[in-house]
Amino acid sequence: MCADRQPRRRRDPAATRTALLRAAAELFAERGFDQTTVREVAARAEVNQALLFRYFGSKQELFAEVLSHNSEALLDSVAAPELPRRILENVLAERAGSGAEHTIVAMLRSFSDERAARVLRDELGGSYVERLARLSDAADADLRADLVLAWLFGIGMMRSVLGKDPLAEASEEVILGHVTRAVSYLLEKSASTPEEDLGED
Amino acid sequence: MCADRQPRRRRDPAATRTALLRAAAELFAERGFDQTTVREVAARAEVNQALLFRYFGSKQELFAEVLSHNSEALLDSVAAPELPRRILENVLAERAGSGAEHTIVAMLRSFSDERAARVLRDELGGSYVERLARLSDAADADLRADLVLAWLFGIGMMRSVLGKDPLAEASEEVILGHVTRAVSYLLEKSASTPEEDLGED
DNA sequence: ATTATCTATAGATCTATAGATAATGC
DNA sequence: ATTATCTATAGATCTATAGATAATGC
Repeated sequence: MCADRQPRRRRDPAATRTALLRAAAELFAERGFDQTTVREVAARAEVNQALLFRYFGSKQELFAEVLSHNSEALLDSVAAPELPRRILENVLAERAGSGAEHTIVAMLRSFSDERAARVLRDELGGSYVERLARLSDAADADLRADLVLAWLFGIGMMRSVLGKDPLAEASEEVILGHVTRAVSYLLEKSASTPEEDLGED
Repeated sequence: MCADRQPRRRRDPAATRTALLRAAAELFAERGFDQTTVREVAARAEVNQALLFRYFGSKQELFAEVLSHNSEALLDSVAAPELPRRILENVLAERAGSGAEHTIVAMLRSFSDERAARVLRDELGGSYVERLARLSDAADADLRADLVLAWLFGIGMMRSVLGKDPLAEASEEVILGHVTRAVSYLLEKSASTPEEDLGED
């Protein structure tokens, strides 16, 4: 039983790094942080498993790199008013081509891991909510932005991660209709919100 | 180094089973399905680890038992119109006393595990959505109920699991205000929804 | 005698590292 | 000579089971 010895890969550090990032984005989206093993990532990238550690240090750092890399791409390509729709589209799309589309699903599937959660908290708390908050004039715009983000992610959980019907089977269009309608309503100033400074805590 | 040999527990099958269920509910809520080890559950229940398998067969079956046991308790104690508020309260409450309150958070933290997901899909798809759907007259009431549930769970994810500010720090009252307002709006029949039978697919 | 409880361990992972091998660049 | 790539494995888990021990019920 002679071991099928791995054919030695052509030396190309940049390509190796990129292949690992891409494979990781896909697998994190498919299985989540803790169900993805470094060996699977290396195998899909067609890269030796030890190289993952050479280039990224640890599985957790690899995850952080995947998220920040792809979030930046997403956020920079979209104007604020388009963001909810765009995030929802990413959430709803089953399998997407590029890395950016995998990122949101990778987040969804990794919420529960403690190590992944720290990365997520920083990433979401920073860029995402900042953009969403611009969409509301209310005094508690940040909170409302969090509620919107929570909804989009909740929908993703139920649909993509859980595969819960009828949500999983519903057309993207119908969902978008319901959500944009309710989100506009939520982001509007409402009488019941303490927007005047009543000096109360 | 003489091993501290475990003092033999008084024989009481019913109490042992209950202790395991309770400890499991707590730990699944604290760490999620896959980050909880059977040894931890047994330790907290002050029960030998092998008994967990004797009583429940596997970790997955234990999880299913915890969910169905506590969901039933929750659903039977609440009328349909109160359900969204009640679920949200469970989601928002940091640490609760009884087992039922842990259940929702246990679900939140276990979404991403494939084995747990099957259990969740059945549980949520069955009893929960059925109740929520009664709250809407719209033709697609089931879908809207899913969207509501998605929102409640999304809020729980962001607040309890992720600890994302400002959502994590916001008062229960304020969140409830926003959510009940937007949920009523979402569940209302809307002009943009295809509720007449236009014979279109 | 029955069966709840406990001990000990098989068997299967998975991350990360140390050190060997070999392709590139000077 | 430098360093990207690969081999082999240490070390740390974790679930589940087989079989020993001892408390209960008849």
